Amino acid sequence: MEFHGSITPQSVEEMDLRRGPWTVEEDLLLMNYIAAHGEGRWNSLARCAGLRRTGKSCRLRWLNYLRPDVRRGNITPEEQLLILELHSRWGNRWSKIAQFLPGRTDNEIKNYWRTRVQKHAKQLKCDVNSKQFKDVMRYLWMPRLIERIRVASGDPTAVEPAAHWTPELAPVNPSPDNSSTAGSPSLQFSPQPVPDICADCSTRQGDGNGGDVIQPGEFAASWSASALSPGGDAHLGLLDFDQIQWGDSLWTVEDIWLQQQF
DNA sequence: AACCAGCGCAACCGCAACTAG
DNA sequence: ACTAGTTGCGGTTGCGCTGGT
Repeated sequence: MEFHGSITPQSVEEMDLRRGPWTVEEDLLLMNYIAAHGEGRWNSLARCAGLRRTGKSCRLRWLNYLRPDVRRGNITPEEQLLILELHSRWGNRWSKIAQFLPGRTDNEIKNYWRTRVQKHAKQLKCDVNSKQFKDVMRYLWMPRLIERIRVASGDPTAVEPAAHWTPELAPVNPSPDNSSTAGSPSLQFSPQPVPDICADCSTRQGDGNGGDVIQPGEFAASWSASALSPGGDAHLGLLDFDQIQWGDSLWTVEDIWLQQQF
């Protein structure tokens, strides 16, 4: 097809495209259309549903917001832990990570990482991808999260820093047919003697990526000693760390600790 | 009460991979 | 084999909300 000038039917259509926040009417149109015809083929879906949106926009809106099994709101400690662990394995593979958190979207996990985790890296004045920060996550935050989870679940063994855990890494099948699987979490904690996160880290140190990274046992000894020492920073270290949410800024102790360790 | 800065989230953009013709 | 269209992903941005001054 040949068109003269710069105005093609496609560009006319583009000029008519809506952008920005979705309205309730648009949401209803999209939901009703998908309920009747299913999802997929987003460009034609957008046209057929009478939406003046791009297919990409429709897809994003559906996946991140309108999907019936999508969960929004507080990221639980279990989910935080899983995100930290999976990110340490795969990096910014948000969609892959999201497969292991039922109902969570890659966008939400990405936002969580950027707003919460990177903020703490900033507070620690180190790069989120630095070994230093990763060690803090692995040996400080994650064990504390595990402990919080255990305390919350009423597990009496919650006292010792939880070094042995393994998420059952079963990706949630995002197939459209079983969208009703919402609420069947794939994340479970079990005392299986499989390589834990610290062991995993130690293993990786051997394959050339590691350096003079502090060893898990070494960390546990030094950290628990300082944290529990009477008159020391225990009240700041243990208690406050237990109480903090990811939004809080109580990094004095960690700063001190970092300076001691690294 | 007004202003401002920081935060959180929804949405967009660009690119790469995939698919159909 | 090539091309155009589509889909999916990760990075980025814009804006409303909230808390502090």
